[in-house]
Amino acid sequence: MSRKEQIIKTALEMMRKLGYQGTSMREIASALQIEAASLYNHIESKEEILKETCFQLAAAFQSGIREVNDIYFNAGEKLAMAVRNHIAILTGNLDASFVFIHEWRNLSEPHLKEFIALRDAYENEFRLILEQGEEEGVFNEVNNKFAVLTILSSMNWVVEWYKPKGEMSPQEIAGKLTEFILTGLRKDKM
Amino acid sequence: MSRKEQIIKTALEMMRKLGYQGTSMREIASALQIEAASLYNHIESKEEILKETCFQLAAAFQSGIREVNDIYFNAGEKLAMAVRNHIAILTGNLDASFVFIHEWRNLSEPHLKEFIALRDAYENEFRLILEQGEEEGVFNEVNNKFAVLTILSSMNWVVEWYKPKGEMSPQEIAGKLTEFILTGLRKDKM
DNA sequence: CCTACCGATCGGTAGG
DNA sequence: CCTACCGATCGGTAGG
Repeated sequence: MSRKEQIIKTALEMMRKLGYQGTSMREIASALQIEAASLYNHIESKEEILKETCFQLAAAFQSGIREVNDIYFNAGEKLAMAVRNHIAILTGNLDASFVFIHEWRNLSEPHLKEFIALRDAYENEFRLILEQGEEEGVFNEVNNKFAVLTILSSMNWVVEWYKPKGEMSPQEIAGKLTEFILTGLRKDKM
Repeated sequence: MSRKEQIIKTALEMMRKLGYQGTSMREIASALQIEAASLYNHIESKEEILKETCFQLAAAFQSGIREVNDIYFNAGEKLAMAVRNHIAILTGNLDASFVFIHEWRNLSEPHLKEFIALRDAYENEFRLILEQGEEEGVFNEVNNKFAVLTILSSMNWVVEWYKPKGEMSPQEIAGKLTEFILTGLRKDKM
């Protein structure tokens, strides 16, 4: 791991606990047992940490959903795989994901606008899956914008409680979520 | 509106945009056209703003769910009414709700622990509804802890995109959400 | 509600 | 990677 990667990893751990604004460069440096000034030999600025994190994750999510929309066939499969990819990225990069979800608002322009555009593009890829499901006659006609936001929120909330050593694996979480999204709580009348 | 209420209202508007830590007492004062020092004649500290906001909203959510669990009868009705109450509180106090959801982590002890206890109690009241639904045979047997978190996340996400003058009213949002929670996306086989 | 001020801390740079 | 330092800003208090 390069020094830069070490710095970012340490910073993300601290930002998860204390927030972006609540984490000082001095504290990050101290955790690495160097002086604050030394950080700047490896990174440009505090914001670079946030920027790299947000954009790297956004790229991962994009490539996850593109793969799904390119390869799989029916909407049910696509949805399951999209959820699975999303949860895999979140749980595989917990600190980064937490910061991504909670702190992106601290990006300055023009990065903020760019980031929002990426997020909107991701939502749009998800929406395509729902539309396909309607065309196939397997999904209800719903307000798709609303449904996508609801689905994304329930996936993203996983970073709040997921524990790598907890009782549910990422695959199990993805499976439960997909089931919930598809069938809801109501018991089928038989 | 008392001066204190004015200060809190202004502070919440700013904190929604800039975050709790990103909002300074001087900026709040400036928006009210007074000096920062003058704020302290009306409030004890910056944290008091966050504390009052978080605990007042927590109390509102509690009383909303208690009412539901005390009055209504079947689980389906309870769920619908609980969602409706939750969305009504969120949309009726948008700035406060946004700060409540995003900034509670900035509470210092012992308030933080207290707040988490209130949040857990709220989750628990929700879980009772799901359990009742299972007993009545109308809800599927699911992982209730998981289901409650998913439901809460989809409700809370509403503060991210809700616009008072948008196309959906709070009641419509609550209705759509309840429908989604109960039946999901999958079309019934007929 | 203000002036005047406190100690602490911030992100970051110069120069080695 | 460090020492030494910059200007700016922070939450908050004393005293009127």
